Amino acid sequence: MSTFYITTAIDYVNGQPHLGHAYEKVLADAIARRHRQQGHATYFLTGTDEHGQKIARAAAAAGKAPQAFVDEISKTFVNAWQVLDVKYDQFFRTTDRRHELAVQELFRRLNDATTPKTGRPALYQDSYEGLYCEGCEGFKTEKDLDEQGLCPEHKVKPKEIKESNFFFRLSEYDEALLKHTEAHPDFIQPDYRRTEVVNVIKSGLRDVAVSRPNLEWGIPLPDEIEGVGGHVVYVWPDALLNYLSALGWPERKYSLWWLAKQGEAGGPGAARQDEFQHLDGQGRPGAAWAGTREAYVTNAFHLIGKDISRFHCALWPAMLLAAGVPLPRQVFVHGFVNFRGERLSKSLGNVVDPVQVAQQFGADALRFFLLDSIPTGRDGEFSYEQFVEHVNTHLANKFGNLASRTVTLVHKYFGGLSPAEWAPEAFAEPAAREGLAAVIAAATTAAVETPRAWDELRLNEALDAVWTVIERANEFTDRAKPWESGKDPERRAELGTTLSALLEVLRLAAVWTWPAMPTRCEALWTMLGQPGSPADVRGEDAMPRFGALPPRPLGPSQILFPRIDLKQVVSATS
RNA sequence: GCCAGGGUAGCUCAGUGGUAGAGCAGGGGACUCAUAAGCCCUUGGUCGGGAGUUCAACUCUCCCCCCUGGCACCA
Repeated sequence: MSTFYITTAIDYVNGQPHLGHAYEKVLADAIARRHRQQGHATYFLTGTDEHGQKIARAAAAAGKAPQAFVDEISKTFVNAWQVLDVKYDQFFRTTDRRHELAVQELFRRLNDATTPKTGRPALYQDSYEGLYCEGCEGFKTEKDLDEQGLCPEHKVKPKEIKESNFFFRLSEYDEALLKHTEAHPDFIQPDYRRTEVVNVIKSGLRDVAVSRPNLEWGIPLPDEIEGVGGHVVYVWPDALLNYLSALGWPERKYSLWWLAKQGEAGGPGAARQDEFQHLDGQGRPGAAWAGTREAYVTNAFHLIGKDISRFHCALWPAMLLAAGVPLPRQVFVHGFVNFRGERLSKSLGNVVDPVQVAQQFGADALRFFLLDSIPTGRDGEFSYEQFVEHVNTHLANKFGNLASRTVTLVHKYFGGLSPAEWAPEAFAEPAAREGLAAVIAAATTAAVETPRAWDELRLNEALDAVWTVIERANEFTDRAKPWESGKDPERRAELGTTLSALLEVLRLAAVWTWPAMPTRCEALWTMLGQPGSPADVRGEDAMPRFGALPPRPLGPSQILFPRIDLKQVVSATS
């Protein structure tokens, strides 16, 4: 059995969750559910990023202690993911005490490490003199500013600061990173994102400041590091490490999820040995380890937005190399969800409240829209018009309606017991016979294409393949006309075959789309009288079995996906 | 300026040499099991512009224009 460790970016708690946050979590949840459905041991991590000057200021402005403030905002994220049926295994917060200890251990390791290129210390102290925008929590150069010398994003004049910082010598990890991306072409996906990152690395990486002096709301550097006077960890090392600290790193138990697939050569047992054999007696990495050997690749999968790809594809693996931790298997970069052509930002963030949409129209409707209408990895577009049209067409009219009409007919003509008849040759009409053949052909194709598309993270194509089957099934229904054959006792075999085929299409659709729409697919499962849950259907049971299913009493016909009236949306959002 | 990807029906997009496709939207029709859904038929495009290769180009080559993303630079 293989294992799968999936993470999302952790969200900065400086505002309410918006549709962009929701998209990433829904995408991760669907991928995680797909793995669980296949029987893989799966661990899904998400959470919130809670340190920083900006948070401290926002808390002060709200008249609250920072911890109380982040507790409150963090809860809104937890609540949002609950509403959206995002079923994570852990919701991690960077204010967790375990995280603080882990970050400090990371700094001890960085402090001991040397770069693969020149053997110089990976961590060094230097003074920085320049401009700093408090809004961005970032350092600025003159060229980053607009004509008036203001930060273009926050429209404020950056402060001139002079301070001593610790720097991570990222500039000397370029060769190691390029070597790794070359040896592991899947490390950064989609391909064009890898190309971008490789270009960034080739054009030269700059060392990054990893600490700030005299800040309150952050993790203090460990005492052992000399010359530390009130330094706290700065942004990225703090945020990125959550992927490890949430698993218990630096304790060994982290390897359960971070390291290899069970049962594979070099699986967890071997991997653990392999990873720790370079440690000295104090559990520190050997200084020369980083970059000197083939980096061990783990089974960790990071899902992130395109805005933070360089931190995950360059800084993060470089820090792991320095700390002597095996690298994640893949970073998958997804796009943004635009609203009427504009990026969702803080100012636009309130335009679409994912929680409100999910509560009003169903989490599965929103999940389906995001996963089906956005080609995975690319940017997408949300508008209420598109949402309503897409959901009505695909879910209400095609999928839901097929379920309603089929189950109703089974109740009407077979007393609610799914028919066992299977006689494809019984159809007098060639059109009906061909229609059935088209249904079976589409299902056979989808049985191959849907799992492949799920595996390759083309979720929209996985769903499209299922909808092809649903469309063939609706066509077949109109050709076979079960409402006519139902009135003629001599056409009983034909009627039974028709409904049996349609029920099988619905069963397959419930299984194949469950990771995207768990709640509604489970409702359909009940309607079909199937035992258990589509969550657990895999292998042969997830393949087409036309004419080979035992009769079962069906549940009552119900409306799975109500049609949405655009007017409702308008009144709800105005 | 450099790198990558695009510009095909009102909208979103598929289509790597042989007389232009899908879905949605629009129009018409037959039916009625069903969520007035579904089904059948249908309007609609000088395939960004120009030149070239070829018997033949949306598809190959060159030039230009525009868009998106990334990087760099100037102010």
